[in-house]
Amino acid sequence: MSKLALEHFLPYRLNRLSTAVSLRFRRVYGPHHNLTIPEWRVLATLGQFETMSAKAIGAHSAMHKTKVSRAVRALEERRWLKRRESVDDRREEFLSLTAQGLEAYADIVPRALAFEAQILATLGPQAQALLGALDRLEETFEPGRS
Amino acid sequence: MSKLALEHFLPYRLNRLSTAVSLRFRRVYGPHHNLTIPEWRVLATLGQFETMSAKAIGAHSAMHKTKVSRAVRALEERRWLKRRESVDDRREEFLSLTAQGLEAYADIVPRALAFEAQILATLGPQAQALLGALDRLEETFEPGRS
DNA sequence: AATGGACGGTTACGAAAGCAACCATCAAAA
DNA sequence: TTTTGATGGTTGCTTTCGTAACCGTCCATT
Repeated sequence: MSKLALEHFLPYRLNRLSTAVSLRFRRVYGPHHNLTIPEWRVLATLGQFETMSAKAIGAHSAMHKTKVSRAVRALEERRWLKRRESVDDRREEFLSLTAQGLEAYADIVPRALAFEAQILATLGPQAQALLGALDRLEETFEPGRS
Repeated sequence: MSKLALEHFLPYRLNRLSTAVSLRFRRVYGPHHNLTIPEWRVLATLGQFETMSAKAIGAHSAMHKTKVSRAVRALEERRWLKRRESVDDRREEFLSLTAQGLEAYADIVPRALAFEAQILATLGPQAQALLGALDRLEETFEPGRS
């Protein structure tokens, strides 16, 4: 009867690594302790694209629309995000960061990049291999992403 | 001002890949649709080691003790797992799979291995690179694992 | 023997997540 | 213009999860 060593099983290892990295990444938020991952993703997306609808944010950051909706509201209550209603389609709203939001973004991003760089640095020459494998796997498991 | 492309950000990519793989892995459970990941991990651990305490299962499968406790009860209600109380320390219980549990394990494992093999196959020569990088990262982020 | 701290395991409670139902709006067809 | 179906977004319900509190047991000190 064939056995399976859980600790070497790829899905398990990926899950563990992902949660460990996410956990460690929390520290990067720095003074903004109580930021959740969905909130970070919305922040990052709006920092990247300036203005977007909630739907577009969800598409870009791979989040369910309810997750986006709640994260948006949380950021809005934090005064990091403002809504502007669309004139030609009054169902959607255009979301963008406030000055405070941009400030937080500008504060977090360099630390996030440094965090990522540190990970890649510990990998050394293996880093490119990992990124290449990630490309390949994403294209296998998450088709329909640009 | 430095920007960050979320779609290329390593923690984000790892998280996405991990959930995509886990999701796909669900299909592998086959007829046992309604098995959760914690339940699968307990099953896999007991299949691997025959008999273990809940605490040991948690240590091996990286799960919080409450998660283990609930998964154990679920498997017990499914008649896949039985408890035997320890004589020399009556706080702990020794857990092991029933005949039904072993049957399910024997049913799932080959499919799980095939699933993993398929992933590694699509990576081709990159597979070893990924596994190597995983080793390295685990050792960085999850110290204190054998 | 008695007591106090540590430990294995369960449970109550609050936070987060997804599904489904819903609301308002749009677009197209009748 | 009315109707019908689809769409952007929010909310209610349920499940899942972690923290903390708890229970019973062990063990070390006294």
